[in-house]
Amino acid sequence: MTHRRHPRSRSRRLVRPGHWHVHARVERFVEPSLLLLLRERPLHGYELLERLPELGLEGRVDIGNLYRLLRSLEDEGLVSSEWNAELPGPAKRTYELTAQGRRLLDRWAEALRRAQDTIGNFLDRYEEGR
Amino acid sequence: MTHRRHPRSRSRRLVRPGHWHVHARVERFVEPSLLLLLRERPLHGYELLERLPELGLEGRVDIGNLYRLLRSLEDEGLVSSEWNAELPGPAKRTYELTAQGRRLLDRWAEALRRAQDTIGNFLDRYEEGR
DNA sequence: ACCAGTATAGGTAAAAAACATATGTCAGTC
DNA sequence: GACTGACATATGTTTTTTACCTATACTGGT
Repeated sequence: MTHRRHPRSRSRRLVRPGHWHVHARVERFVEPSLLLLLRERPLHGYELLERLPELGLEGRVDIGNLYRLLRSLEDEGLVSSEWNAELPGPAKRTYELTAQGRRLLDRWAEALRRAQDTIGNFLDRYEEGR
Repeated sequence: MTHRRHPRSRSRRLVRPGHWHVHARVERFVEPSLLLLLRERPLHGYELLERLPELGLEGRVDIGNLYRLLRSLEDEGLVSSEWNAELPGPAKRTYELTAQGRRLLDRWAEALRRAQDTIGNFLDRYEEGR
């Protein structure tokens, strides 16, 4: 087993005695974020990386994982891509949302609404007992 | 690398073609939930397990991880525990929140408020483009 | 020629969550 | 009195998700 005395957690870090940095993050939030950005217009990976902070993913999107995720979304038929030769600079692979991807985004939106309710419920209960 | 064609994801599952089950969950949400329940009154592990669904953790809290988490919280001084001999039935270890644990809960509440904003922002942008 | 920014990609480690199993108490019942 | 199921705590292992690190190549400016 791994019952570590002081786990180096991603979501929690002890800054100084009694003072914590806590991050409450939604699991796999990059995925719906990519789908949302791609619904607005086709983009390539690097552009997506630059735009993700707009959605709250500040400085914490791993570029390697981003490209992997894009390719796995394509394998699942949620996005489609092609090399874009027209644009200047290094070769860019431009992704666009498929109809399936759009439906998945709708699911994510529903799920995120439920998550909001869950958090709201937690916070209400938290405020009650202050 | 692991670029799996059809990832067996926790947060996403294809039910039938084009139909997905999506779960948007907050990372490590069990932790603040335990702290909140323990702020209300001391409880033992099994009781906590029974009460977690009230906070939206339905049928998805692993009992093994729950006990591990409780012990690691104790190692960090966030909760304290002792065996409760009075109560009938199998031996129970009763946990209560420490002052440190209370402060961590406050941090979690702040973080969850920020998460709510992030989700709210996402959903606004989602609704705009419908 | 060199460097910084753009662009894509793979390898590996660590953290988080899920899945599986073990051990013992106790109350009711067949 | 053996058996069953709910209560209670705990460990071991695997899978999934995220973080960290490295490699490659094109392009524009100095």
